Amino acid sequence: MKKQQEILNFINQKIEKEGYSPSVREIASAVGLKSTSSVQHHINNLVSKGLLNKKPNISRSFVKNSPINNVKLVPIIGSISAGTPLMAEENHIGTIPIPEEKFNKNLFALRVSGDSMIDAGIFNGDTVVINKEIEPKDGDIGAFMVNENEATIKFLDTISGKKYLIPANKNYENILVDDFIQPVGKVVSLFRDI
Amino acid sequence: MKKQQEILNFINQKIEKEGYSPSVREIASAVGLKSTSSVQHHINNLVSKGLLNKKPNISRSFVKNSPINNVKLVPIIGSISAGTPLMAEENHIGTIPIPEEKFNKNLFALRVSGDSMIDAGIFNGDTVVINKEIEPKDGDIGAFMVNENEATIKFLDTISGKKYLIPANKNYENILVDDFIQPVGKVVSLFRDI
DNA sequence: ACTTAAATCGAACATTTGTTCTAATTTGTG
DNA sequence: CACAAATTAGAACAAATGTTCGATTTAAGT
Repeated sequence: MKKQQEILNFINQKIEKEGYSPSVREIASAVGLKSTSSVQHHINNLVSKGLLNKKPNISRSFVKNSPINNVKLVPIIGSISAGTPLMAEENHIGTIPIPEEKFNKNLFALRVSGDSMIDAGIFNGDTVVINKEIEPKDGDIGAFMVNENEATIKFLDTISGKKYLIPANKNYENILVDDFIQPVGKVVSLFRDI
Repeated sequence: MKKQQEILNFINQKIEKEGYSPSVREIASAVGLKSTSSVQHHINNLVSKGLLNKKPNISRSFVKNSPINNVKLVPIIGSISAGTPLMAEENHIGTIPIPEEKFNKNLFALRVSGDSMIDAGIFNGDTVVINKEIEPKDGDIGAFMVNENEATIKFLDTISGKKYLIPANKNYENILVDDFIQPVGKVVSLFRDI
């Protein structure tokens, strides 16, 4: 039982350090077993226990089974420049990591400019993560294209039956949502360097 | 040249999706080459250009060479309970990812409770990252132990020659820094789920 | 001590795999 | 078109590798 743990540790460590799986013989010599079939025996047990993943007859196909390690990178969009679509390469100014459990393919991040959402704790220079799959509802903070080239972060709400983009700053006016304003997605996270 | 990019993409994609490298033959059939030596030729070029890493004579030993992929996990400290030291296991309530370039071993994260820093855009429930190596200076936001069991986030500043912990909320009073108040570190990042 | 099960070993086998070499083919260039 | 360079193919080889089988050793329980 201790050998199995030892083997599992070595595999994970090898993948972590070298970037690829060990072979059965490398495992054998690492954990002090003289026969590859001994290793095979433990591997079979680990796989049937669900502690290890591997493809049969494929070399070095162990897959790390770490509980908390998977992180996805979300692109940060800087400014939306004239003509280029929102997700164009030119606009990518960086990436931020997101835990995999929160990840979904329709996330991207936007660098905030301006102080129109300061009362909501969203400051100039902050980075907000936007889920394109979720259309902002009343009360949500969302990202909206206010014209072809400019995105903005605002509260969305209905006042007297009309939809408004509502800043969180007394110095700014509400914006009536017309056909030229398109929702991009809902703001789901915020990052700030202090 | 386009084939090389295609090969690189397939390798990265395979590692990303399956968790292990493809073989030369798998690459060949994936990118539409009928000979393994053609693949080998491109691999040699990619390696000599530094775009790809692999160990010679070791199967499936390609290493993803993504420019931005290294992420470190920082522990989130929930509450500091009586008696247990700050970094004790019991207090760890999660982890957040930090890009490696910002990482250093003296980082940890603290879940914010209370609204004393609301005017600084730090809200109840936010997670702040603290660098234990940096002692907060005047004007900085820092984490401080106000007694043996309780940590707080405040501005630090000097008023009439005396050090104060200064909340960012008119409803709270400044706290005179005495011998019982110890700085933990400087707040360097902020995370919020919205 | 005896029995049974588990772990290990040793060897062998069939594939898989990386690598090399030469020839054929395509591409680019003047 | 003609020529050189780059790309691809084809075949072959040696090494690496996963797997299997039976025998041996070790550990565990009665």
